[in-house]
Amino acid sequence: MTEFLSPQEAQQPHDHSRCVSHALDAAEQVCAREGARFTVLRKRVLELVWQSHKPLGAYDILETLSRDDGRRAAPPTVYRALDFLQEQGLVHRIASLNAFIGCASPEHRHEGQFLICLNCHIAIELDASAITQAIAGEANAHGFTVQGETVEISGLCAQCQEAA
Amino acid sequence: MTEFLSPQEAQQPHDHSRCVSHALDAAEQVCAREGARFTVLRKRVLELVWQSHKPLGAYDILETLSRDDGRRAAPPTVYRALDFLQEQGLVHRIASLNAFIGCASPEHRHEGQFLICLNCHIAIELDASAITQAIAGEANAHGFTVQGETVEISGLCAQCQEAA
DNA sequence: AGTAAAGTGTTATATGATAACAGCTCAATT
DNA sequence: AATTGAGCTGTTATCATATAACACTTTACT
Repeated sequence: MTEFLSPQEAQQPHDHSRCVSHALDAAEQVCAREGARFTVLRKRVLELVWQSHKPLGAYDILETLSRDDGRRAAPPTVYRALDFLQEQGLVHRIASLNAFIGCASPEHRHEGQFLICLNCHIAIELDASAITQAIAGEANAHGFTVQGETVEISGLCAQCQEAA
Repeated sequence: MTEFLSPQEAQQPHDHSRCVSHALDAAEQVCAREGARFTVLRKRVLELVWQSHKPLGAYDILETLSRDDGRRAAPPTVYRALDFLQEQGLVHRIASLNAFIGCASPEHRHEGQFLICLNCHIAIELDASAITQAIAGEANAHGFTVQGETVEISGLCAQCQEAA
């Protein structure tokens, strides 16, 4: 079975069709395990989210569905699919961009942390325990119980720094 | 001169008028230092943002300006004031809530980290070097140059846990 | 086949943010 | 004190993101 690329690899040029097919395969498995219905629409939306390593807006997805698929789609159609995919841990929402990106490791539930390049707009997903631990420590010091974390770091990726 | 309250203190019942007046005083100083104009509108918007320790939406501010102040205000009026206040480091925007909150330490420039209570909606501002360091470490490991960070932790604050 | 639950289509609307231009205010200069 | 120009605010229109409510369809299960 193919593997998801590491953050380093995902930044380099690569055969992205493998990312997509692996993501869809992994999604099939997750949904099967959860007894969730991975419908044609949901699969297509996930495929579109995975069309690159850049976060994609809901209305971008909507436009593609209407234009390329000839599917009549209004916003709720897309948002419902995205809600489902988020519930299954297959996509993450990037709050600072109002956009969505495929999860790089859907087999275990987590909230990603993201490095977002201001130049090329790639979003590199991390799941760094060092960050989670630091947050947990601070939260604990304030008697705060963590339920969810939004960690979105903007800056320049390695590729774009070299180019500049 | 009064001081801003610590996160712990801000969560307790307190004389909030002191928070407001201190925030306005501090803002005067920051603007004076920067040679920026702290106009009536900007001051009033900052005061409204500081009306509690909960993030406030732009349209909430707008409504108050129109209703209580009898000031004719459209969205750009509020957003421009908020933009200015953010530039001066006097308010932070909470991306996950589309809302704004007064900065607890405007004397030095920073992006806050926030603990946001899902129950009472208070937002506790941190500036924890442990978190910043952890993020810097991970970013560095990926050759990523950090320019901005969004760290918003949702959960239950100490008060609300006790209550439950 | 019948039924209930889940999924999708459809219309309308809520919510958050910005573009573009007009008019006003105030501080610095003359 | 009058002038002037940059910066601030008002105003209208519009864009962008997201959800509510209800109808219809598909699916899984009996």
